[in-house]
Amino acid sequence: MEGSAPRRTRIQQEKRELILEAALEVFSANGFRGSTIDQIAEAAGMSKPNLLYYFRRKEDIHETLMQRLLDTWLAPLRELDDIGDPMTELRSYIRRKLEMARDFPRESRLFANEILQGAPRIMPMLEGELKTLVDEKAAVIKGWMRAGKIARTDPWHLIFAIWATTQHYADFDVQVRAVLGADRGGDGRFEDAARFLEQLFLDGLKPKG
Amino acid sequence: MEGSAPRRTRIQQEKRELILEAALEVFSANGFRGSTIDQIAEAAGMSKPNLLYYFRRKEDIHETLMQRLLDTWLAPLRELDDIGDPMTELRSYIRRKLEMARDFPRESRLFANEILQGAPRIMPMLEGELKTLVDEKAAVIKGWMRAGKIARTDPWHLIFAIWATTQHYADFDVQVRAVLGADRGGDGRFEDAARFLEQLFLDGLKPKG
DNA sequence: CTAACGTTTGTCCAACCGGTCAAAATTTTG
DNA sequence: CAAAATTTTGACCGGTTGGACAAACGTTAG
Repeated sequence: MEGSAPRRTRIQQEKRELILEAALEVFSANGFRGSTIDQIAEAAGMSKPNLLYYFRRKEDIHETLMQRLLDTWLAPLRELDDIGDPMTELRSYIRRKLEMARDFPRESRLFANEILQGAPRIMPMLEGELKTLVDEKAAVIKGWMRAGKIARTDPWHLIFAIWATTQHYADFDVQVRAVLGADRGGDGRFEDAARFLEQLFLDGLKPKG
Repeated sequence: MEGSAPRRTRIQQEKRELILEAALEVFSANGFRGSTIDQIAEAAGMSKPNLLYYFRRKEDIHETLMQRLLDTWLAPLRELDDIGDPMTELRSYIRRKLEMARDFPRESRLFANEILQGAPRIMPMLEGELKTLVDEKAAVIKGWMRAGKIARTDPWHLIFAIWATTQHYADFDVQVRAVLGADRGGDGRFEDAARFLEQLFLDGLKPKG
């Protein structure tokens, strides 16, 4: 665990934010090893040694970024609640995840990059915190199934499918836009996606008489 | 376009294959910039200058790999056929894609890496060959919908959803295994996934009376 | 055998990269 | 203001990387 939180001046707080913002841009576009400190420093409008004054190692930036990411990234799933109508809960979960793909594509790509490379830096978190959370929510979904509120299926793979389909619009954005073309690949694509996903998941999950 | 295909000796053919196999392993695990020629050479069991005798630049290896990949990668979609029962066609498309995620995860990750970085080397192909193919198949699916064989929905986003959900099991494999845990994360996970995806897509697409 | 051709390797290089350091510039504090 | 603390920078360093190259080695055809 960490010691007491380091005391920070106003400038330190501001500059650290600036660096993290720049690093998110660079890391999400080039991956960890594909990014250089110089790139991040330039994107943050400062010199390399200056940047290294705020973060002593390249890895520290990545680590800080990743820690922050995970909290916000799993927030939608955390909100999936036992109380409330199952269909409504699932619909808003899907919608929230898709909104995150639309509004925070860099965060999504940063995460995808990390997982693609074998999740070397967040493996413990995947097997710990994440697994616990998913198991917990899978139990909630199982409860809904037992109660006949939604069709029976595998809750874990259902969650994977929601992750995959929504994050696809952030991670594979260039491909999506290329395939849809100029006319359909514009801003409306997220609304089309929302409509499609809602139909796919909710019709597919509707209880059978 | 390329000039006439270069004449190659038996050794050249064998060694080039060896290098491409090694490069697939390394590139898919570390990305292009994260991989070094030395790593690839070592994985191929030869010295770096020797490797550079067969491929003059690191990029040439990646390019060759990518060209080959795309052909096999799109084969399942190409097979999606107008003749034959729509539900059966879609079911076997989904199954084939999932089998590719299981049997060729490295290829999937190589592709994902490329797209994540903005597809700098295959953009023309996405906007050309790929878009044409998808538009063509989307038309086929639209035909099925008009004929009342499957429920009406957006064919392009349907294809995206199939890509996303199946490739997820290759690209996010570590996460899937971490979340499923030791017991359910074994070899059986692909069968569970197949069963789930079939239910998700085919029930969701079943025509409504 | 030997000349020609194909293959392999050791050595080298320039560019790049992560990170250090001391000194200079700036801001904060008394 | 002046001292102290913080912030910024230029110069530098050791290690790595992509790639060049010539010399050595192996193979094959005449």
